[in-house]
Amino acid sequence: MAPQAESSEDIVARIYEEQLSKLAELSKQSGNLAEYRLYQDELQRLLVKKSAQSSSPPSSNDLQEEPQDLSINGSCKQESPSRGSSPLQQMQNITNQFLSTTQAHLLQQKPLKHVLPPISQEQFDKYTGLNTEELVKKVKELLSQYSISQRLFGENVLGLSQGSVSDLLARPKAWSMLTQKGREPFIRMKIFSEDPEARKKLMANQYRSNNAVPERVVARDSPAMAAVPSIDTPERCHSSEMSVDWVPTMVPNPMHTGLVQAPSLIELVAATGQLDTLLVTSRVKEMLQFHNIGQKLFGEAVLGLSQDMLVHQELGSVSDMLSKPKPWHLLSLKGREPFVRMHLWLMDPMNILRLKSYQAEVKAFRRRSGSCGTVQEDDRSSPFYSKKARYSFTDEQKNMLREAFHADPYPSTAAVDALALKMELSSKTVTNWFHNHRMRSKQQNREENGKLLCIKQEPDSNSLDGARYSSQNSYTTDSHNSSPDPSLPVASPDSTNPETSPGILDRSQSALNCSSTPNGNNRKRKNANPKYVSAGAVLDKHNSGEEDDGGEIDVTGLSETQPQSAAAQLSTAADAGDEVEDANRAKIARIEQRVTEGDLKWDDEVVDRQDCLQKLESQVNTTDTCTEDWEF
DNA sequence: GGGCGGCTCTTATCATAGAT
DNA sequence: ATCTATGATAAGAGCCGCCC
Repeated sequence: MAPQAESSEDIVARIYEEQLSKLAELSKQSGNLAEYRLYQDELQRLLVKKSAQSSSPPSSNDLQEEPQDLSINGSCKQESPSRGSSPLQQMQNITNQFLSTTQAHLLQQKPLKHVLPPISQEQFDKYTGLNTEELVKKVKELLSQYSISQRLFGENVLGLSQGSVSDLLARPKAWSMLTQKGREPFIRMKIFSEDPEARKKLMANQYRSNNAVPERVVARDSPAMAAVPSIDTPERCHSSEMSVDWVPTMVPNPMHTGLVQAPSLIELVAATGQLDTLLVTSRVKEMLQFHNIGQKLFGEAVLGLSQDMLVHQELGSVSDMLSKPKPWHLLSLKGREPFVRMHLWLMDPMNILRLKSYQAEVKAFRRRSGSCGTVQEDDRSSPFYSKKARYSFTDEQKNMLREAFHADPYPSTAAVDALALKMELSSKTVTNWFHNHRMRSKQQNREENGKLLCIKQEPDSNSLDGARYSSQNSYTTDSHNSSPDPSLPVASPDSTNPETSPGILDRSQSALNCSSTPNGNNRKRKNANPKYVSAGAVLDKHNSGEEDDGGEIDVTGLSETQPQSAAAQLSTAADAGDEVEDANRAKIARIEQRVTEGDLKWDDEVVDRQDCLQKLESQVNTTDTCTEDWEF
């Protein structure tokens, strides 16, 4: 760092000065004279300092002057953004002031996710008609073989979270059922599986990737790391509201980029030859004991273990690490990190001072939090606000929900409210459950039906000829799926809505009709997303009165959507197998259209009925639900 | 008939509690 | 530590009713 220090410092100083000028100008414009004067004073001070320095060059220790300012309550006070601190520190103060306002919150709230280069059209063209199941199988094997975690794989290869990876690997959708966006991960998997270099890179990248973890650990809820010597993240230590203005290491911060070229800790760890972990931990323990500082505090402040982590995992983790340190050679790169931190901390002459300062600030913060009532957890404006906490349904609640779903997968608002009231849950939670359950039941059903088509007749008297297709079995729930799904909204003949356009009865309609909606709210199910690009995948059944399920047919999809954009994609995507499948689908669609239109002149149909039926049946899953209702 | 807002749907994904 | 299951959310879309 030393060779860069001077130039970096100069850059920082210059930018600091520029920012000060800007701030001064802004203050002036906004009429805030007090603030304006403050900035002017600071500019003046800099000028004096600069002229003084020009006669006597700065010492190399300038960056460390008043090291206590690196603590949270040092120069971090907003009201005195810079006095007595180095240009670097001052710059950081300014930075944090910026970050503490508007867009800074956004930056902090949502650390940029891994952004992978988009898949080129060429790649899209190259990888068509992938067998997702086989691909997933292969990927699983590779991950297992190379001990690559789903998280790592997701973040580095797919650009997705671990949960998404898990979902993809556990329940791969058929290629034909995926949108272009949905296909991307599979294409990436394919590329990955075909590239041995990628696996090596991924493994090599493992530790670097792991380094991203502290973002979760550090940024969220604790001022952890405050007392760590500013090796890798000097910017972290500036805050007037410690839980608000923290700038996590991994958050790309344009204000810092390129200014401080300090090595990342992980690089430092990698470069560290050998540490006697026992010696390091013994010295740390001695010092902590001598100065009466808790190991927990040390863990939070120096090792970057947040309170949350400590509580959530095991309180004794720091203690374990200090009392039973693993030998250096047995530690992974990441495992070595805490020891490097300890080592750096030991080398820091101001270590205890910083820690004490941190301790005091923590105490003060907790007092403030306590007096303010709840902490910012619930505050949506807080940068630490995240999604609503996940709720866990009890078994009883699940049963109730399943029953309700069974009776009506599309409950009305009133029904949801009633259910929510009954179960002492929020309507939103119940709605979410229904939503997720519908989607996942459907997905599960697709899997169960394989990738084959399954058309069945809806027992719906609203159909002119009783020959509507439905995907009722797509609502089979985990507990009942061996017969025509009783959980489905089966509309009784007299329950159909006469106001509905003739021939249109979707499941929500029937569901609503079945439900005891007091106000007779007859909302229809909205059309599904027409983004589906494949034949047999378009879900818009509204006009044809059919429903989707595992690979259902869509008349409109074939007759309208496909010839357009989807067809364009398909034309490039179709391989020989797809062509056969498409041909069959087209046939099926024609049959279906005939049926839908009430045209029973089968003999005139260019498609041979028997032939079609046989083909259809051969393709359709042989489950009861599918076969029982085959009537024309 | 077109524009708009509200509603609810969809897919895709994130994020986390609990399990392993 | 990692995986799995699943609750929560984002974004985009279609349909309806209303208004002009």
